[in-house]
Amino acid sequence: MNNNSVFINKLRSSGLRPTKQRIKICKLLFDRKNTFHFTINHLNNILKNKYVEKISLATVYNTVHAFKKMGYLKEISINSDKSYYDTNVTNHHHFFDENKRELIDLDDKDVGKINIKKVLPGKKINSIEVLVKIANNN
Amino acid sequence: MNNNSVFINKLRSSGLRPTKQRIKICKLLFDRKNTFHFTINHLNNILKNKYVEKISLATVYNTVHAFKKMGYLKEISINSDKSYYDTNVTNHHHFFDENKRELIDLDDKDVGKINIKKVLPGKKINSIEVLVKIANNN
DNA sequence: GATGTAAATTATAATGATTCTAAACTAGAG
DNA sequence: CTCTAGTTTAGAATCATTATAATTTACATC
Ligand SMILES: [Mn+2]
Ligand SMILES: [Mn+2]
Ligand SMILES: [Zn+2]
Ligand SMILES: [Zn+2]
Repeated sequence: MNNNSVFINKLRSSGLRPTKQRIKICKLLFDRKNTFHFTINHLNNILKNKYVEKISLATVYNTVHAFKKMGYLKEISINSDKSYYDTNVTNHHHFFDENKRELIDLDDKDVGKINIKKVLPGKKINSIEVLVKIANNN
Repeated sequence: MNNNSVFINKLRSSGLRPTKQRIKICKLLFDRKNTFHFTINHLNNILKNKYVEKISLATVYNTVHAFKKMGYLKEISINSDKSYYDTNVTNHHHFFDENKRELIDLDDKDVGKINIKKVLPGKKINSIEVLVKIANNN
């Protein structure tokens, strides 16, 4: 159970002022055991339910972008409808449940090492990610 | 070099009327040797340059959706800005060049077999795709 | 603790991709 | 040729996201 000072330090150390909005969002995103995958809309709804004082949607966007820029969040592209964000900022793989429309992390050991044999001159590999789309049986 | 009757048959056989708009788009998309990756905007621009008679943007969307539904096109999700479409409708992997912002097909042999070890009860795997983000060196 | 200033928040407008609507047009069956 | 369902179309609507510009806040300096 993190307390606010952890988040205040985290924000300060990366040049972000610890405002009450950012701290609330930090608590919501990072004060948990498991990876959290969410959309802006999802996050915004949770914030509306959890706190009386509203955080403007623009601030939710701004904050998520700031956290992404600082490497606290990672953006995942599943479809072009909306962006998904991930509190697991490492390079990793996903199941995407097409019925629940939600992401599930895959461990590297669930996928195995991927070795790309093709090389393009002048280009370097930035990331290798596997997306496994799953759906209900039958 | 396909002639129109190939496309007319293709459309007919899947219950789509061969209109002049659909035939033009077929020629543009499928009368080529290599896989074509495109966005709606990209396709629309090519059509505007290639033909004097304009095809309305709504028709371009309608047609691409119809082709996707019929399995002539595949949608690829790279980011949430816009959708990419692919004339290679098989399950396959991609490079995404972050500088040119374009997709490049990877052969299965460039990636190797991917064996997902994790199983979720009640769920089946629909597709497994690898996205390798690349960018200019240095 | 008061003051000044840059950073942040906010409501609202703008943007841009996509989808919807409803009227006009057309393919093709009969 | 006629009729009708399918298609195209311009334009409006929608929705996620970004921009704007005024207000508020954090916090360094006094
Ligand atoms: Mn989609
Ligand atoms: Mn993006
Ligand atoms: Zn994840
Ligand atoms: Zn492809």
